Amino acid sequence: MSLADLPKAYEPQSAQSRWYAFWLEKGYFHANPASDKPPYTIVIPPPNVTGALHLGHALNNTIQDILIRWKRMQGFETLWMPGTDHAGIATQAVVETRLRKEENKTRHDVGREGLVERIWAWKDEYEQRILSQLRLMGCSCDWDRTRFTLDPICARAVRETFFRLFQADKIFRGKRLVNWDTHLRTAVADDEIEYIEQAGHLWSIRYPVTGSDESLVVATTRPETMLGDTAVAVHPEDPRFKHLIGKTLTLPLMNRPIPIIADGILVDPKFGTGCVKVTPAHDPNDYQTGLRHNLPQINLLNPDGTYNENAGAYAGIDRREVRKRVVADLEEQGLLVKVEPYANRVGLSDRSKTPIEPYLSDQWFVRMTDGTNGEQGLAQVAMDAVTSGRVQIHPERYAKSYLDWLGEKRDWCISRQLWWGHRIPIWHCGTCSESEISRAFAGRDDVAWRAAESGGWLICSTSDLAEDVLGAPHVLTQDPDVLDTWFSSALWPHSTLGWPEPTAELAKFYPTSVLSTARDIITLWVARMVIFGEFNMNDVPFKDVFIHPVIQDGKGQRMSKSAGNGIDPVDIIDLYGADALRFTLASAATETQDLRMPVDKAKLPDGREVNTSERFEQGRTFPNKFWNAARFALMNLEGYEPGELSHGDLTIDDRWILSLLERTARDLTNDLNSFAFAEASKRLRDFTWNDFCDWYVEFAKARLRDPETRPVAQRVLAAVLDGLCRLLHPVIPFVTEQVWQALGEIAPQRGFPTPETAAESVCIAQWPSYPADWHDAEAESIVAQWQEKIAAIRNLRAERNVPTAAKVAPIIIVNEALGATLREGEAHIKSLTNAASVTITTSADRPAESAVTVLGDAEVILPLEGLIDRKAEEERNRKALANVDKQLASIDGKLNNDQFVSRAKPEVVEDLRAKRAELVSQRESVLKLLPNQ
RNA sequence: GGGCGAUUAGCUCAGUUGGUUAGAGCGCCUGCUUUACACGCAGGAUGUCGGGGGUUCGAGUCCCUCAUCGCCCACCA
Repeated sequence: MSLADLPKAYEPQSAQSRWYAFWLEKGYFHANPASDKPPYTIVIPPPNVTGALHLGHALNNTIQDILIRWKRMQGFETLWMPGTDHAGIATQAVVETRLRKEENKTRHDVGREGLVERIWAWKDEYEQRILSQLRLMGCSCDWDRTRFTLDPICARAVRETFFRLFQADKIFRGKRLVNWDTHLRTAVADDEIEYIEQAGHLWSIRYPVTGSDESLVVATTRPETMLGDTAVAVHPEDPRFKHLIGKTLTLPLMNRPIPIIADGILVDPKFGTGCVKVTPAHDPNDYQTGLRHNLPQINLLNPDGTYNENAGAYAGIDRREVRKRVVADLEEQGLLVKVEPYANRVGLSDRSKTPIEPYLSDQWFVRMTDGTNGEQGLAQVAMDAVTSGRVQIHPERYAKSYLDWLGEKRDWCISRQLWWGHRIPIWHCGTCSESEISRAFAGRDDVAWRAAESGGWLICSTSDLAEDVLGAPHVLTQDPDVLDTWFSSALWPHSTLGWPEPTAELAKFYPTSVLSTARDIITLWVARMVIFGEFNMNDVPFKDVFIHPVIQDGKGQRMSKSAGNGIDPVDIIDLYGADALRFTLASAATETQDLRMPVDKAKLPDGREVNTSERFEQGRTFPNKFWNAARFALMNLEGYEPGELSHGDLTIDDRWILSLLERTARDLTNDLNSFAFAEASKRLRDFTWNDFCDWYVEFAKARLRDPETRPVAQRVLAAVLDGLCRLLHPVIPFVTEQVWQALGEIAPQRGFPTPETAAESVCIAQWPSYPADWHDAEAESIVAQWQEKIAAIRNLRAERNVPTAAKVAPIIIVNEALGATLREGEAHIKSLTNAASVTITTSADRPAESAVTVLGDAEVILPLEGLIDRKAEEERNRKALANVDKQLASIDGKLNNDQFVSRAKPEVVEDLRAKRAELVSQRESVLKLLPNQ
């Protein structure tokens, strides 16, 4: 590329496609398990194939790519494992919804195989879309290893894990009150329920005490469930009912005797009537109460939401209709005491928006509790991983939610009544005997069995079993349920590496290094990965967990497609470029738990109106600034000759920028080590923009024009630009590669003090760690002096409205030592203030018409004949005096306070005294500027 | 109800172990086609650090309390 062709503004789109293709072609993202380099691994949190990636994904993947690119440059053998999640219920639900909308069919119309086929087609489409979005963002994943939680490699791991859990007696089948979606006919997880306030009623119903005139009144929001009542509970200490405990009631409508029980946990005597109906099969609290009192559980519900034969006369009727009839019948019998309006919260299924019914059904569980013989349960092992520090969660506060949740040690319900997912590898045989089974599977270690509570045998296998494998007349039927999506996700860190095969990948890359994710799945996912990692691999799945903030809109609302406040990362890439997206997101990734992005509208080139945020502007301007600084450098590197440099060849400003470069590299490395992405971004911006562009480039201009000084200036410039490319690359990979390549053409050998041939891509360039002796306190303090004086002169020019083009002749009055320092930068002071001359002296007569600024250690005088407004000048000086006096008053207040002087740290007092002395001399100088003082 | 977090400039956010006059970006104001960049340069204004109380020589920072907002968990017969 010729330098003349470099566009003035950075053009992200062409750089993105060009360099991403280049990286892929070179295979930089490919992880080699045979490498000698130390491993660094990240597994991507597999996005759900339900849809395209949103801004939260963009944030998370930016973070991961920064880490991976940084570690790759540090010389690690990096593996970023990409992939997607089948997301059982969510994916099946979107496909079912589409089926209904487009073909007016339910899943039962197309059948299990038909539906699964359609979901695969959907998955293929969205997986491609997701993966291409990641590539657009610049993610350096090892694409050859792309996995899907339902692919054969993951399936193998799922089967093996289930089998091992089954053998270890960690899997059991049990009754469980689940959240039943009568529309989708499946159980849904607690977190898949959305609660809404609904205006409902509270019905009070009278239950007569058998063989007595007395009765109890219960209040309920769900009267229809009374058909399944198996007790009424009162508080054990409630004087109103104490005498009735142990007596029997006649359940209205069903005419069934039910006991009056005492239960202090369920009943709050101050609430309602103080009597609670107990329906163990249809209410979570009642279920627990039922277990405590050994009550029967009467299930009233069919899977489709109609009532079953246990509801007597109400069998076959939909639950909503049952409610109406039960209320009407009770009223007719005079047992309905009252009906009050009552605002209650109704749980709706996220997917179908129909009310959730608590429903007693058979489910599969993973046992989390400790074993009866004292061996540690799965939950405890996972807790220990964090409390021992083998897994570190950042920010640390999130460890609490992890530990609190696991501390409950609740068994994990892993079965889902869905068709999309890993089928539970259990076959049931109701007719055979154990001897027949052991004969059929003799010598096989991939089959295990156990008696089913309901009769027959449960056979678990890592491979599919044919239904006739036991021979006639026995028939094996596979459990119809599939596993909870999190079961396969929980295996992700080792299943993707090929477990249970003893692969080279597993040996090299497990445990992984960092997991970056959102806090809402710390329990659902992170905890379960630790559980399964420990169970299968006997080791933690990752060493560090980074919890990134949640992105909200400007009003603090979560972004969502339905709310219309979502920002599509691809739109941002179209508008500003991938580097802009990444830089903004990295700058926003602070330690807070939420981050806000006020949403605005913008027009794409194709005319579409999309959501954006002004915060992406800074992401756009920064790479562009860097691009232009690089253009400046490249234009001035013509004729570059590599060469050895020694400290003595350098000017003060060279030493200064190298000192700052060394510090920036060191601090940046610390930022990244501690996941401080916002600080890292700010540090990069400050160094690039404020130090390099605003000062160093300006300092270097004159020397680059002078043939005498040009070679050394070029070598330093090339070395600093080289360093900038490397340091910026993890955050803004595209523009840095573009610059790296251009720099490579003109200055392939570069560096200080000894030039080296640069790598063919900044992707694989070495991460800088400069020698500590680059640190140069002297140069830093000298340049700070220059900057202070230049700023003072510029300020005087601007304040006094000196025309931009007018040359000035400032006078700086300082002591001899400082004067020598300033004279070394005289040329810079001149050029950066547009001065014809600069006078640096220990004393001078102040011209009558001049503007003056009194600094701590100097007086800066700008002679301005004919331009001075004496009155305004006097006013400014009085203001300056007032300012000094205010500070002096504050300091004197402290120094005159004996308590302060005696108790404060001596160095604080010392500093204050020094400051006071400076202020006093400053005050004198200012006083001289005022008339007749 | 339990837990976590937030509240600092118009907006989005920094502010290390308490210590000189609290910072940045955006926005705003003034000037500028200064040979890398107007996605820019130079200069500037803007804060009862949510309220109240306490500890301390000294509090944006530590403690208590109240308020508002957000999130997680549990629960509402």
